[in-house]
Amino acid sequence: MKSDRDRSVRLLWEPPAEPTRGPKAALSQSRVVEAAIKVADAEGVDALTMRRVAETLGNTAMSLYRHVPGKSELLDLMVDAVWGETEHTPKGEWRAGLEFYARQVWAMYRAHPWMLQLTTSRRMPGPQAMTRTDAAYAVVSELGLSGEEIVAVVTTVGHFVDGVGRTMADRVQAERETGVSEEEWWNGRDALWEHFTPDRLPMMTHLWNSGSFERPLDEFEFGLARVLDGLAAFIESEERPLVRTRTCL
Amino acid sequence: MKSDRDRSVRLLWEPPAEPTRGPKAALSQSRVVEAAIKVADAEGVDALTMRRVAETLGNTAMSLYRHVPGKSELLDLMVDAVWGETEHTPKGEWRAGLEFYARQVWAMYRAHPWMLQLTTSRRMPGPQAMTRTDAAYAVVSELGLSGEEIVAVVTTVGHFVDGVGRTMADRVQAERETGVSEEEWWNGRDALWEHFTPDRLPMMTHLWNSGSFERPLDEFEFGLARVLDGLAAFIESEERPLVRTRTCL
DNA sequence: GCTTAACTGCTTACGTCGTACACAGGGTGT
DNA sequence: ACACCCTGTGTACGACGTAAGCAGTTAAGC
Repeated sequence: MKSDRDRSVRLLWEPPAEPTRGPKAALSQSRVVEAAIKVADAEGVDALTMRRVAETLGNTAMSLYRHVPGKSELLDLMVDAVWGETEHTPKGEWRAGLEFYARQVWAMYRAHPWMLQLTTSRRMPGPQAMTRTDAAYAVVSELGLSGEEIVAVVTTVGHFVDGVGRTMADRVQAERETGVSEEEWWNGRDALWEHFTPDRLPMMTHLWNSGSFERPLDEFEFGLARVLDGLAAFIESEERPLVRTRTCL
Repeated sequence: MKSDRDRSVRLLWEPPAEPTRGPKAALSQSRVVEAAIKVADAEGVDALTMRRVAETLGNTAMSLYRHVPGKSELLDLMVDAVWGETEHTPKGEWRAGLEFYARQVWAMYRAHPWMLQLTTSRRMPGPQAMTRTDAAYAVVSELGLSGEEIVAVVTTVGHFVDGVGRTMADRVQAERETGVSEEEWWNGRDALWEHFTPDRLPMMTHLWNSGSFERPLDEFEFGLARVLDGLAAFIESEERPLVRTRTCL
């Protein structure tokens, strides 16, 4: 149990050492992870099987187990590898910084919608995700917030982006699964329409009829602006619920 | 394909009609859904198999298929049934209303952490979720916002709560999977600690050493207050990016 | 009443998944 | 040369979702 957990930590934080003896490996941990990411991107999370990943590499399923302990660990490695593609938040003004961070994460989720669909076996981010978070903490570290507040501020942004991302991922998945695009689906709403009666769903039917669902505001842009406004109010307020303390390095 | 989608809609929106002939069913759709929810609550999303659900009902796996088309549809029904447990947002002042809505959803996710872990086959909420959303829309409908803005405001709150919920669900899952509680895990951090070096993770190590991670602010409470503050700024601002129009019924 | 059609739940079976295990061949150390 | 460790493969097992077909049970139509 505990050794399992430790092994999992080592897997993420310590690069695999190359062996001196034995035949040169055609595969490698990073090649496996890379291939798995490609499969998930192209065919969705349901198609992400050990056999499928191995197939794209021209190997058998079991060959993967020489480079990766198991599927759930492979998922952990995939997630952290994708985090590695994002840029660190540069130092600077806090709002611009948090916005940069949010956009990076959002872009990551859009490029790899499966990120939020798979439940990783981790309790803690890997090194790539960690350094990104660290940089985000840094950008709000000079504001006189307490350590707890720094964490809370960044976490709030993270939660919002996770929420939007999750919704988007589900949409992408439904689209792939059914082969019906978002628009096509809403057009073939015959079976559904009769249930949208003003007495059961007054606001829904009203908003529907007024076309508010057809040209919605950008969920990410709108929400992010509001979240940052709310954080600004907190940061700039004279008397915060908790003590101000200098926590920057 | 399309008939599949229509069948899925009917499944959620039209209550199953009781047949006149044949033996009285010991099972029923709602009993199956109920049992499945209990299994997911008690044993987690991984234990949610057709055989396990049937077992708790004293039946065989295949008997479930008389009452539910398949597993993914069962998941849809479970999700909507849980939404049915929450209370509708009462009419009233917008901020209190949105806060009530957020707390309801948050309580729902805490009671059923699996809700955000399973990818449902829907592209659209079921009737229970719909009526809850409708009530939430209603509470911001008298503020002179446009229809698009009403949707965006409520969606923003929803995304935030989804984000926090998702994080919590992953924690619960990791706890169950490993049998190690959050505290126990952080205490046995030996294998991890050596990687927290000030040069790689300056803020992390600082926050860690200052104990900011040990007594974090409540992620939900803190974030919700900020999000609502941000929405308040938007709602109360004189000149919003988009037109004000009366959209209430 | 009897027949018939509808409906229930069960048994069996198939294909797919993750992966344990044993193995054959290649390459480095001694 | 040997021993050792490494590589990828083949086979196999148990668990999953679920298709198909089979009794047994009940109400509707004659």
